[in-house]
Parts: sequence; structure tokens; C-alpha cells
Amino acid sequence: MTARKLTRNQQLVLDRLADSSAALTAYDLLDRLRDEGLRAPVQVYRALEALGQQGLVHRIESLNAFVACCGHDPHAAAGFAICDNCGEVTEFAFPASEEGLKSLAGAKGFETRRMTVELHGRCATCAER
Amino acid sequence: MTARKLTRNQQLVLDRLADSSAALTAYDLLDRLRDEGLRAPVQVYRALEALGQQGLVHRIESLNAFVACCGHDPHAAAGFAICDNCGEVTEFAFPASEEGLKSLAGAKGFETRRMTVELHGRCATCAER
DNA sequence: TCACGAACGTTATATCATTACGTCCTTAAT
DNA sequence: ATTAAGGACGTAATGATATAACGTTCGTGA
Repeated sequence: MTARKLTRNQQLVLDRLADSSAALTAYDLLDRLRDEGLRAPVQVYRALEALGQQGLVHRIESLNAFVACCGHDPHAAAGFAICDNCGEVTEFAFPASEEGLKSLAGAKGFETRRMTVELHGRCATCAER
Repeated sequence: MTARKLTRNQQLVLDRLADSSAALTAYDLLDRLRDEGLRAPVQVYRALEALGQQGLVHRIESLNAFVACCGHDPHAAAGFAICDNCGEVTEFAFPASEEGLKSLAGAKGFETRRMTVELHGRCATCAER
């Protein structure tokens, strides 16, 4: 069920995200796809939603922006390390700690359906200076 | 340094957040403060920024909304359990796992300055049905 | 009392996201 | 082949969130 054929718009959006090391906003994507005939934000948002449902794209909440997902288990929780200097976003999987987090909230009866973990700071390159 | 006297607008905003179990957007706050004389979004945003710097308020990135912070160490990382049914947001501190997360990203040289952890799901009450 | 910085209020505008509506294309049953 | 249904599309309008620019007022300390 994870492998549906993508529509043209979905493929265009995914390709642009995959080409970028930084997260792109919907309007960034729209600008980069004008030459392909896209005109309106909703076209991008529709593609992003479909891609998100297939686990191919993640939304970075703290940036109102999106990244291509580097193909872990789509249902695994993902964390994102975001360099506030150069914009580079690197995704990392969540092995041990995810359950720890869930149970932390779960102890009070909370049922976790979606978790967002975002680290902001400086990537290795930008931290050097 | 954590205890600065609050301005009138800051106190008004903080009070409204403290009264609410759900996160409130800046515009929610503005609506609730019209009677107090507030007119423009920027007034609310300015108060929110100042309160955030003092660790009295947190932004919930995935909701574009804000909550009063329940007085842990302001520099400790906080996680938020957000009930998508009733909107209740409960904050929890991050004991062990924070360092684990930081080092996960840190292993690749990432220097973490801010981390956001948001759990979406159902609170105990809403999970029962 | 006056100089300075912080906070303020007002207006305008930028940025992010969705609703509404009608059309076209695919697909599968007939 | 025909057609009904659903999905994706394009266009237009609007809603929701956030900031910029500007001049004024307020509080504090010299």
C-alpha cells in the first residue's frame, strides 16, 4: 500500500524536494514549478498532502515547510535536525527513545498518534564557524 | 533573570493562556482581549515573544498556537501531549531522553540549540471513547 | 528634568493555507 | 464502445497566521 503511482504534479513536487537539502515552503515549490505550468498554491498543497499520506514527504512544523523523506519505514517516527544557519535539514530515525517518549505521555493515559520532534541548531559544517 | 515584571499586555496574554487548557492562537488571544483595548495582532505577538523569552509561554508549532508554560525549568526541553479531539495540551518535562536525542543528532556533529517535541493523539478522557 | 530605551498603537503588507466550483481523465461495469 | 463514478485537476477567491515600518508614549536612571 505504500507504493502508489504518483501523478504528474506529485512527481514534480517530490522531485523538487528531493533536489533540495533545505526544507521548501509550498510557495517555494510553486515558484520552482511555474515553468511546468503550475499556477496556484492549492496545486502544490494537494500534491504535498498526497505525498505526506504515502510517507514520502514530511512537514517541518516549525518552518511551515516540507522535506522529502529519505525512505525509512514511513510509520516510524522521525526527527529532524535543522540548521538555522544554512537551512540544511537532516532526518534521523528514532529507535529507542520513541517508546520512551510515548510511554512518558502514555503513563497519564495519553494515546499517541503522531509525534513531532524537531531539533534546531547548527549542522556540523555551520557549527565550525 | 527569570523574573522580570510583566507589562500590562504581557500579563493579559499570559492570563488568558493560563486560563485555557487548550492552546490558543494569537488571533484567539486577540479576540479575547478586545475588551481590554487590544486591536492589532502585533500587540499579541509582541507579548508572546517577550513571554517566550522568559520561558513563560511555549509555541506549539504544529498548531500555530501557544500555551502557558507550567513552570518547569525554563531551559529544560518540554514535550507536549496534544489531544486532537478536545484540544487539551499537557506539558511534560524531558528527563532522560533529551540527552539521548541530542546525542543522536550530535553524533553527526549537529549542535542542538532548540528542540521541539510534540505528541498528537487523544488524551485519557477522549481516548475512552 | 531630561535623555534613552522599551513598549506601545496604528496601518499596511507579507506569508501560509483552504474553500468552492466546475472540468477532465481514468477505470471498471455494462 | 458506452457510460457512470471517483479522483485529480485548474481557477478564483478568501481565510488564517505573522511581520514591517512608523511615529508616539512611558518608565527609569543620570
